[in-house]
Amino acid sequence: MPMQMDERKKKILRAIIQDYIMTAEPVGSRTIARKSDLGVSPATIRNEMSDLEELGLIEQPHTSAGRIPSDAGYRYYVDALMPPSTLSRENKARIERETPKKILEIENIIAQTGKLLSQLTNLTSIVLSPKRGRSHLSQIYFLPYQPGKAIMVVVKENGVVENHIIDVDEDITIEDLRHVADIFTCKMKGYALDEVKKSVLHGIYDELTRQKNLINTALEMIEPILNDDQDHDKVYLGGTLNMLNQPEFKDLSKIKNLFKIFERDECLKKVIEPNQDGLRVTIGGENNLEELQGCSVIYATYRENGETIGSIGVLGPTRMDYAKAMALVDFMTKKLTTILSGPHR
Amino acid sequence: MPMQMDERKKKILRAIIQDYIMTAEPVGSRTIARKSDLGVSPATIRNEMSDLEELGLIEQPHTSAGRIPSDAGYRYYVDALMPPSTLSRENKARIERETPKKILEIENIIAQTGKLLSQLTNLTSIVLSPKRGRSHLSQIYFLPYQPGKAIMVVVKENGVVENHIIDVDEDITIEDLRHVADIFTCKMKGYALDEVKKSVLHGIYDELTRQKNLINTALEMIEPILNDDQDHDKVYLGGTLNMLNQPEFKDLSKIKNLFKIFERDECLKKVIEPNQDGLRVTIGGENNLEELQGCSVIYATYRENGETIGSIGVLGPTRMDYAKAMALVDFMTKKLTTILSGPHR
DNA sequence: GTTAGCACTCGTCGAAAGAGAGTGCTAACA
DNA sequence: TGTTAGCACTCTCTTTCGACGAGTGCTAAC
Repeated sequence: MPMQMDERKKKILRAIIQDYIMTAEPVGSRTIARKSDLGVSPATIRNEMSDLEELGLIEQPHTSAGRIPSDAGYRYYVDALMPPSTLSRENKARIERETPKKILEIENIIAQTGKLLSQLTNLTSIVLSPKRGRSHLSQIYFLPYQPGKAIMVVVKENGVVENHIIDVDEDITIEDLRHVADIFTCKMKGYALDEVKKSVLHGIYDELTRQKNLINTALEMIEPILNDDQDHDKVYLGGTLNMLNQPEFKDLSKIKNLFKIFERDECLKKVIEPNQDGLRVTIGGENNLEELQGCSVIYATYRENGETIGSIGVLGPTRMDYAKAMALVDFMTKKLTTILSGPHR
Repeated sequence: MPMQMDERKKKILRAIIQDYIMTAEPVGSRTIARKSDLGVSPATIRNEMSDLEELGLIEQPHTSAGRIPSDAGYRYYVDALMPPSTLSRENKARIERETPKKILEIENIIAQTGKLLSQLTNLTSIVLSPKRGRSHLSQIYFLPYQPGKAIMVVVKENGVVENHIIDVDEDITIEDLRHVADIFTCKMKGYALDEVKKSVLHGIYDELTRQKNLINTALEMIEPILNDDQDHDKVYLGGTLNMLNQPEFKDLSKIKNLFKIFERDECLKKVIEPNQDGLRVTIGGENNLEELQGCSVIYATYRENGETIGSIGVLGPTRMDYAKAMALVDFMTKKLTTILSGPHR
């Protein structure tokens, strides 16, 4: 018959994990017998531990060491055993205090949030900046720049202002530019950049047929705002140094591997990919990156006006304080959503 | 009588340093006797080495090890012994190939240059971005944004375009804004931001006395471009991971110290402070940062239209290939100066 | 001034030994 | 049947010790 997780096993597993999270040392039966409030002897604990090991929830680094949680053990802990954690008063206060209130550049808000998160968790924070393509257009202006070039100023509904320098015909007049800008604004207002596809462009095309000589130029003009992947889905890292203090990374080669990942934006993106809403936890081998064995990631998506536009999370050793980290990521996500959807944006 | 550096001593010191740069191992008299073309025995070399040690140019990690260069030794090497190095053909070609030709955001050029430099040297690159205050104004525009707010677009003579969102009176008209912009442009054109001080502001003030109600607002408006220290003297780092491969940093605590410095922009700034033109080399203890003992910095300033606006350099262990690094930094600096002062900027 | 020879120093490597922590098993107990 | 005490066993970690090797400094001879 299959072994079952009774109440005592749960208690023991919880005790093992919590102790290991604190100490990073394999934990033995003595320790559990002493610290837990079950009134049983180490021998009994040993029997239970043997069962837990058979269930794949804990493992032994070597024969004569204590037990450490396996990935499956952490998973069980997170799903079923973990005490619900609320943010400490200080943390909450600190977040309130350090959250940017002013209308700042969106990039700044993102970067600052990541930094704060890494400081509060003592882990590495990863933030995926808002998908540029999902932001909605509000207004387009052109300004003269140099002969044959103009500045295109794009204002989005979330308040972001972007410049692009574009090529134009030398003989184009300011009036022409204004006219084109008006048509663009009129046709594209309210659309997300991603949505400005054929239908919209077609409308612009129609509108412009009167000034035939403008057409070619005009369509070239909006190109940069449509596929400017320059700051597309930027990834921000915070507190990478925190990992150096984790005992699991006392080995130099591990550090190297980890930091190599930190330099590969595309890997990081995959790790906190915002393809599903809500708070998500990836434990150890659950993420497929070889180099991130031994690491867990906690992340969630944030929204702006109801639409998911990015994600934010922390990365740390599998032996991390899941309860605290989850509470923090959750709170920060909500905070970010509030700020981004705030009154002035 | 004071000891003198004769030709043979120089040859030996050069050999020691070059060998140590390659191997990172203390170098003994045997090695030098074998590799150098002086036809003398190890014993003779030993005598000379003893002298060099007395001169403070080399030292022994412990009694029975070979010698390693001291900071003073490196200094002597750089000043007097080092063979002049020219860039390898591949490096030159690579720089030409990967140097941004297009008119890019200035930030991008800077960042890319740093990255390239770190890759070519296998060291960490540090780039101090252009002093914002030194760039000259070309044109100012205002665009409507939200009630009570406007976008100020600032075009500089180096081609940089900046946005600022500013507060304005609710009842100000587009015409008013245009008028103010014209006055700003007219009065400030050609001045560096730093220079826009009282005299210029006074002129603007005079010009605006006709529309008294605009004065207060107007002066508030230009404030953000005058002291916006947001991206003031940004520091870019490249190839920080290269340091992990240097044998002198196989010790975790050293890595920690070094990386802590990397996170302190103000320290890095001090290290490559552009207070003197030309190629500069700081060896080991010559920089006063405790944490950078054992590191050398090679840096130079770059200019835009004749004016020094920033600096770029590499940081590595004192045991670095000075000749190569110096040639590269020198070349990159000149390249950067050329790009920034190029035709379209 | 240069060189060979030699004793000496010091760090590194590997084996051996001891300590400590923890387990698994067995047998007794409630 | 579940729990416990006792005990042998295993494995790691640390320390110790000796051998080894690289390199020096000194001395005496060339």
